[in-house]
Amino acid sequence: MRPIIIGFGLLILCLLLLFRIGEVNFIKGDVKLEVIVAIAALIFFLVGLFFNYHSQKKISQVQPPSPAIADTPTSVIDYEQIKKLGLTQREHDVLVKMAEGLSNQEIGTALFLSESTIKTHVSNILFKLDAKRRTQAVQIAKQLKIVL
Amino acid sequence: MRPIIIGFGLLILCLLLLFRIGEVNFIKGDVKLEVIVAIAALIFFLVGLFFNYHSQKKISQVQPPSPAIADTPTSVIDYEQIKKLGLTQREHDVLVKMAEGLSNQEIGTALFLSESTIKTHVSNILFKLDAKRRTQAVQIAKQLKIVL
DNA sequence: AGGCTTTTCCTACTTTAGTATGAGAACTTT
DNA sequence: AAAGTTCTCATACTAAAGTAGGAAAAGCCT
Repeated sequence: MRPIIIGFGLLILCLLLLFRIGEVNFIKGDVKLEVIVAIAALIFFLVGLFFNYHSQKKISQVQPPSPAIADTPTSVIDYEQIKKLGLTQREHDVLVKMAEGLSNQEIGTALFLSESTIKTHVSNILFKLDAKRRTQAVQIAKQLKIVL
Repeated sequence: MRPIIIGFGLLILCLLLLFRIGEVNFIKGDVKLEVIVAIAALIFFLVGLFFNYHSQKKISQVQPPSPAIADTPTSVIDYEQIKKLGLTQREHDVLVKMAEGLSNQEIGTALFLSESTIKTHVSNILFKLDAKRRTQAVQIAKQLKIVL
């Protein structure tokens, strides 16, 4: 939580600074309004991306323990199985993308991670699922109801 | 990738529009700079959220295999589909093995063929299914009921 | 018999995947 | 605050996968 708080703190500071600069330059009139607006836009666009990225991460972590009503309908992820295999949240995320047929590079892009990181996760997944290839891992994962 | 291009196009339009408004108000001098910057920031923050949200949805949308309802006996190979795609018998054989998570070498052994031959078949399968990787081909094949 | 498709196989590459190892940052738990 | 996990990323390889292009044998069709 600390980094996020710090991040938002800096953000607010940034915002205040922008306003300050904006005001000063507004008086002096030597910097185009467009530039200020553009900078603000860019910063907040990135902030939007960042914010959403982190909030989604949090959401995907809370999901597992929620389904208490379901009477095991045809297709539901077996979280017990995941726990039993020792798969972590991130590994499961990667596994889902793998099952969609994405390459390591594409998974990295989708999850905002480097290909190296994906390779590490994939390697761990293969080990934990006792698979030799990603295709086999997907096959096993589907049979174990780890992915849909 | 088209949606992304369109998205950025709209984004740029939005930006230009903002500048236009900014300039007009700058001349009239009846709106505070802070307000403009704040609006720009807010808009692009939302755009950031929206953009990220959609890029993530797109990727995970390929999933729903929609468990066919009653009329089709839950799981049967759609031979019409196979014919439609121009897949030959041998290619389908290989596709099935691919879906089981076998390597090219293993498929070759299973079908009494050389690895070279399997590679040729796999390459043709990928082309006919419009897939880039075998994992993707398997995903597509399962959705199209070409393999179980 | 000649044309067409399928199947098989090869060489020579290019590109992804996967392994091994190490390491730092972040989060959780104690 | 210290310890254990998880997550991230990197380098350096090794091993599969996939591409391109060619080629020959076998079966089908009319």
